[in-house]
Amino acid sequence: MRFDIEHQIAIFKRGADELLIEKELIAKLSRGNPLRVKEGFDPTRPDLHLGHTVQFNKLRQLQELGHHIIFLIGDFTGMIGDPSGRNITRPALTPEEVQINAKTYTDQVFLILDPEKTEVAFNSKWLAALGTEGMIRLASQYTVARMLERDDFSKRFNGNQPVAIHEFLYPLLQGYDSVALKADVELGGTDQKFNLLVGREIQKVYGMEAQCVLTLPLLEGLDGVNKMSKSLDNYVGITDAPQEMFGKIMSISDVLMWRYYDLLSSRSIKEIATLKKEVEQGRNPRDVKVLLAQEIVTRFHSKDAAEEAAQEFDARFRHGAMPDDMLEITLHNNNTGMHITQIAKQAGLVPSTSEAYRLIEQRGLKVNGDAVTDKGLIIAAGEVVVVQAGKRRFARVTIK
RNA sequence: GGAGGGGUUCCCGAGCGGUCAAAGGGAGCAGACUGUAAAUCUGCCGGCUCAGCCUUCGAAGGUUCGAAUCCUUCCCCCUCCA
Repeated sequence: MRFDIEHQIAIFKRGADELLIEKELIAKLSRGNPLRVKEGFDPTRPDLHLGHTVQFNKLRQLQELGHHIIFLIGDFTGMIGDPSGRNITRPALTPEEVQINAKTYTDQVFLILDPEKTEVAFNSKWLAALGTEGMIRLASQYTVARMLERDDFSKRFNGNQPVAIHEFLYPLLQGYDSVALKADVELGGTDQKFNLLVGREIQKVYGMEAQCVLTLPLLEGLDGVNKMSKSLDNYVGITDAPQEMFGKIMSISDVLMWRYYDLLSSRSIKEIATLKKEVEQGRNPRDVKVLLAQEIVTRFHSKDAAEEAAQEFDARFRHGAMPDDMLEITLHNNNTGMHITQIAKQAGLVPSTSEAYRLIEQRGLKVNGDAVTDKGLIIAAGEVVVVQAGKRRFARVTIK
């Protein structure tokens, strides 16, 4: 191995929630062989955001240490559905959907992981072969009492909420994956802790050394409070346009920025510490945030796109310029001219004309850069105007 | 099966015959301040042909000059007892 153990442990623990059990990990590392690091993903959600990439990022870091990364697609378990949370009725996926989602996953994940050094596995390979007999054997190795240690289960059970039998099977199967893959380490979100620990027990039952467990926190969204999720609209999608991605990252708070650095950046711990120090000594945090935004945009798009996004951002927000490309739209009104509130609504800048009136009252609606003060303003037919609602929404409108 | 509590504008949550487009908080939006930050302050926060009008308080009817508020029926949630 190229790296000393202390250094490796530091990398493992960077930004992580828990490492169980550190002593065991040291023992595994000290043997000098690359470790088999496994993480499973349900192929249920093809639209990924930055929150998901926290996991990938950690895998990448471990990959760089020379460990063997196994990216496990839970195609078999995906068809059952993980009971996590109250999502009991997660819809079952068809094999075709699983294939499509898995492809999306690997496409995205290989923007971060080295495809040459990553093993992609599907758990249907061994789980389908397990059969009823194997399943029952596996189930006989674990007790209901131990299952009920899971907070989610015990809460529901005590609260007289249903717990379906198959929900007990999920952790067992996930544990069996670790047996099949001979995992030394398994990664997961903090919400996966129970399942990961079951994996340790199952491995012991099958006469193997228990895997170490590394849990990573769920990334906070742009608001800095709730976890990043699409439904809360506080996310950065990894397919977001460069400009949008850049802007979103710039909008996070300074405090949150360091969190993102820890969990998302591929910069070394040392580099980040240096940046932190520089900010403490007076460097503008804004500039450090730009570096982060550029790194992320580069990762999912390209260096050029990141440069461009940064410049555009500067021009637009620091110097108040209009964006280069904005929505172009032509509105027809029989050559009679058009009311500004109608224009704003039909151009999609505001959801209702009432909102447009409000914006006018608040000096938030601009035509060609000047705030509209006249509620009755009419734009004559034939004119081309740039209409702006608030700071971010623009449209170049032609009236006909 | 029995007893009780409740469904209000994006969310939580007041209102309990007129002064209610409906308190307060959260979220969101705009403006100021800035580093498009964050925090803070101010304003807005149903729709429209916008100084006026129209549609909302689980649903449908009814009482009343007037109902989110009272009555009837229905639908849906929750708690306790069996």
